[in-house]
Amino acid sequence: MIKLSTKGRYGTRLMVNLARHYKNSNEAVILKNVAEEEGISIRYLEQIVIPLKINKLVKSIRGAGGGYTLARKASEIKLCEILQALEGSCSLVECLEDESFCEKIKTCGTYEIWKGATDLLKNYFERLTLQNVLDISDKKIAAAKKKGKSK
Amino acid sequence: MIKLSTKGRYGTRLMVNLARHYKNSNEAVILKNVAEEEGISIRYLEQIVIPLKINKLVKSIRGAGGGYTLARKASEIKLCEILQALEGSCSLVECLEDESFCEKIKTCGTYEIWKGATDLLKNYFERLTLQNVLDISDKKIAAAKKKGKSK
DNA sequence: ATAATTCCTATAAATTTATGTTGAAATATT
DNA sequence: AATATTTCAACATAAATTTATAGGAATTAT
Ligand code: FES
Ligand code: FES
Repeated sequence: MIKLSTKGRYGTRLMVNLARHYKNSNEAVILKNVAEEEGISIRYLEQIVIPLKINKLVKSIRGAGGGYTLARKASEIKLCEILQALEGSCSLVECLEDESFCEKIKTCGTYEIWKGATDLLKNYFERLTLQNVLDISDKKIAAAKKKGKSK
Repeated sequence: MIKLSTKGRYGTRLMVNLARHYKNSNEAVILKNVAEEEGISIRYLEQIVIPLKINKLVKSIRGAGGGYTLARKASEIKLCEILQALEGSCSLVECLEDESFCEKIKTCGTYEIWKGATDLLKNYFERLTLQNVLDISDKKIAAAKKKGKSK
């Protein structure tokens, strides 16, 4: 129906991975590890992390022993912020952000429809934090392990 | 944040346009007119209308005097159907439709997040019909005309 | 026959997705 | 202090997909 870009998908998983290894903002995770753990090309991750850094969601530490780390605690990072950083605009269609984008905006019936859907999404992602995602992930990992043992 | 493709945007406007001119499924509208009214390239519209036809949302009448028309009344066409026809899949990420798409699905925390968002959207577009969109559009056109007169 | 229209196929342009190459900065080691 | 190593940073390029344009064949009404 409506597709989340790979930037959005990979970038969010990158953030969850950083969150999983986060202790304090001085202990960094190297991108190579993230790439291996998540099965994503490291070269591509390097590009994806840039907007996250620009938007102050991650911190980079250069040189040996360096890497990336969350800029704040996972519970203080909203999913909405991550997606906005990665996808730029925060709406289903351009005209919601830039009214001059569509010429027929004054009479276009779909405008209100896309706006309604965008508001639903914004509200949803506004309520979720990176910590929420990490919790879901941890629970799934635990369940997978348990199942593996009992077999 | 999450982008609706031009296929989805243009295709929905095409459907609204057909709905506006719909009287019965024998009186067809030619694509050239839709293209002019909506400000979309006719060549591109020709491609966009194909999936709508395949999914039995519009009927085509070939030859001179032909054109396109809704296959049913606007009130009987759900927005969800239109988007599904145009965008193919009906979910924010592939893995919701095809579990083999993501390898880490068993432990991925974002899966549930994207599923939640997809369900919100599906539900929203399931409740809306093409007639709803047409009504909004008609209301906006009337308001625009009134404003124009009173000036 | 002619004109109007959809239908089909090809191709071009733009954007997104992904990989490769080199360089710069910080750190660890000697 | 010098050197080597590790890591991010920047730029370039390739592949795939989406977006858009073009030409002409098939079909139908007049
Ligand atoms: S005004 Fe932008 S899609 Fe209608
Ligand atoms: S994004 Fe598909 S399983 Fe995580």
